[in-house]
Amino acid sequence: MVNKVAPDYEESELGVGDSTLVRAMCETFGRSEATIKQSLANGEAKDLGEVALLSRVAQKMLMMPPKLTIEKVFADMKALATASGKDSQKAKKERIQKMMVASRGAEAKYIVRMLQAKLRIGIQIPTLLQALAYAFVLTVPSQKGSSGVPDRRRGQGKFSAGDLEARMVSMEGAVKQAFCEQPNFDMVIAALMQGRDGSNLHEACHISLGIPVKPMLAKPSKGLGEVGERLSGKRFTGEWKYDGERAQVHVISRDKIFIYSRNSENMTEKYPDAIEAVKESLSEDVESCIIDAEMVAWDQEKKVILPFQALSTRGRKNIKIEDIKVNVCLFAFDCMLCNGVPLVKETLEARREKLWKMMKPIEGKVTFAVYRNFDDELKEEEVQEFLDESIAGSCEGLMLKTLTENATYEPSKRSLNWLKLKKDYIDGLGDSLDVVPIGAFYGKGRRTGAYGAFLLAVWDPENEEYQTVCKAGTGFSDEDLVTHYKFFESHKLEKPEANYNVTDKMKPDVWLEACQVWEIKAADLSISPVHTSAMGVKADGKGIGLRFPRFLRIRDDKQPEACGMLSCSQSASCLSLAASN
DNA sequence: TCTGGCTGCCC
DNA sequence: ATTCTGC
DNA sequence: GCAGAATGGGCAGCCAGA
Repeated sequence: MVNKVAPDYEESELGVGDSTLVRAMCETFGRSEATIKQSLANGEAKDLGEVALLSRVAQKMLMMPPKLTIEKVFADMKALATASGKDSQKAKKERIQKMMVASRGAEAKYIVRMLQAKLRIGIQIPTLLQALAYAFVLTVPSQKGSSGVPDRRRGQGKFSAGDLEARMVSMEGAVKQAFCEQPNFDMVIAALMQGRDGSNLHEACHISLGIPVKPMLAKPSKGLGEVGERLSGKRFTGEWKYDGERAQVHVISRDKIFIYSRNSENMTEKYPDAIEAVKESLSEDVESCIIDAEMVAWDQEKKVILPFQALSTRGRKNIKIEDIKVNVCLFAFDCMLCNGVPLVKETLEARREKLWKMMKPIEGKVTFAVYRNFDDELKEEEVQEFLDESIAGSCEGLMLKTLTENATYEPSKRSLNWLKLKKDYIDGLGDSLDVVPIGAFYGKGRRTGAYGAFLLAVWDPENEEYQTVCKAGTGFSDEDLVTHYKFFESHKLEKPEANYNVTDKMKPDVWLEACQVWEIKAADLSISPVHTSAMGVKADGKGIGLRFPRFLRIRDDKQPEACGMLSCSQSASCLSLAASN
């Protein structure tokens, strides 16, 4: 139900995406890619899973292959994950085809969705953990020397309603905490099978070296007003929010260091240089620890932070220190374990004190996130000033965290006690710009029957053409999507206008007349291999794209040809772009 | 051997 | 990543 | 407020086909 064959920290990807699935379906069911697109476009099917089911039902079979079993399907998934090398794509496709042909009832739909890792059944990990918790409250597994209890709502050992409720709440919290600290279903379920409950599950499943903890996440905050609501009356700290990659460093021993990503992927191979730096930076009395940090691209000569896009060009596999072109600096901001002792229940103030003692900064390699503490009387100007400083320092904004009250390390989204404050979250701030929708993509799932995303462009008066800047698929309410769909019913084009400068790679399902202006917001600019605006200005043969674009509103007061990049507002990167235009 | 498409994973 | 929606 | 499900830009790595 969680679409995984192994925990996140163990390598296993299927290497199967929509294209592979569509091709497999075409051959299996004798359909063309065009008719599949058609079923999705006309709302006959809400996703590829439904396409598969419709096709399967229409298929005439002479001989039915044996029924699928959970074991067989699981084995097939594992085989897909393992396949590699010459002709592996063909082998994968054939394996998928076999599964689809053997499917009965609604199975084809769910097999395809499993392969997409998008089950869309309203259940994901948190719900599954809740169900596990409830199941183990209601049913007590039998142990050596004691028989189990099949159902604690009746018979001997029956719980009263109130007792049952309390146990379920307690168990749910314990199971979720256990999974966050040790995100491995096999291990959590094994502990539950031993009869552990809300009171002692934690003794079996807790933060440990070599198993990545679900990192603590932050809630986006809409400006200083909300910060005040959440934090005034509490002592809190602000830290610069570096624009890099989350890094959870596990020092198992001084010679055995692993680094995990925000999503618990093992990134050790990617950062041999950072591992050396950590080793060098550790205090003598530290044997083992888990550190939370941000890995940031760093220019060693100029001693400045480089943008995220520079970091992302680093190789990922089998990296040798000599070959590294993009250097990194690790900015540590928290620690969850030290010398075998978990620290997650301590306050941030205490954890940070320990962190500062655990390692010494090495210029340009390892250091601590810049911070400023605020006392309980919130002074908005001070936070504002610190926010401005962070942006001047090439950061995205601030992380705001209580120091003592409610200041334990809470893995995952369980409690979003941390706040993140970015300029572009604040209404009226950040880069909002006006663009013209020139293409649209059919929506999937809940967006079937409308467009799910749009291709957006700006007008370049010099070349007299529309140049793309991004797609947008978020920021729309359901109502917006219906409005847009209806509006463009009478503004569709057979083919793109001659003055649409769009890369071949960008193929909308429907081309639109450049007849409406939208205000959108973005966090940043990036050098784009697919978008055509400001081509060559920042890099040869490359345009400029927008990072994290979202729809704000229709602008009825503006003409499409008034949408140039120059309308883009304050930020430094925008200004440099405007100047070079 | 080169190129482009696909996939997974960062944000 | 951001955003919206149902509960 | 949580959980789920829509959707974004862009990179390296892998594989197939030219």
